[in-house]
Amino acid sequence: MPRPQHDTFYSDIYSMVTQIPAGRVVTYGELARLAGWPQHARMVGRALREVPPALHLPCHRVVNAAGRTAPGWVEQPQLLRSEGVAFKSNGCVDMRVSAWKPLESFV
DNA sequence: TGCTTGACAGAAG
DNA sequence: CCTTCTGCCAAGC
Repeated sequence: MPRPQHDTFYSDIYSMVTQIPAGRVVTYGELARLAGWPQHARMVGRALREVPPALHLPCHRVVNAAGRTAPGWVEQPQLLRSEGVAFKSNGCVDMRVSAWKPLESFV
């Protein structure tokens, strides 16, 4: 299986996003890894950008590896703050304390 | 068909 | 900390 199947990949990403607890964030690369396609981080970004609003996914809880929020989405930082996500002085999420570690939810 | 783009990641300067 | 570069891949043109 050299290439991801579009629909399956998108579905997996979406379902995982719904499992992100409030006040926590996950990186694009992490989602790609969990989905089984470690090298499709960019595909995750594309998927989240085209999420049907009707799904009401907490996609604001997804940031890049540096904790940087999505460019052009001014509301995202505010949404995260309202959930108690820790931000650093430079405007990036403090991944040390706010990163969601999926394995913890199974323990 | 081939080049450009991007809600990425990681390393380098 | 920020910018630039490379590797990565699918979508748009």
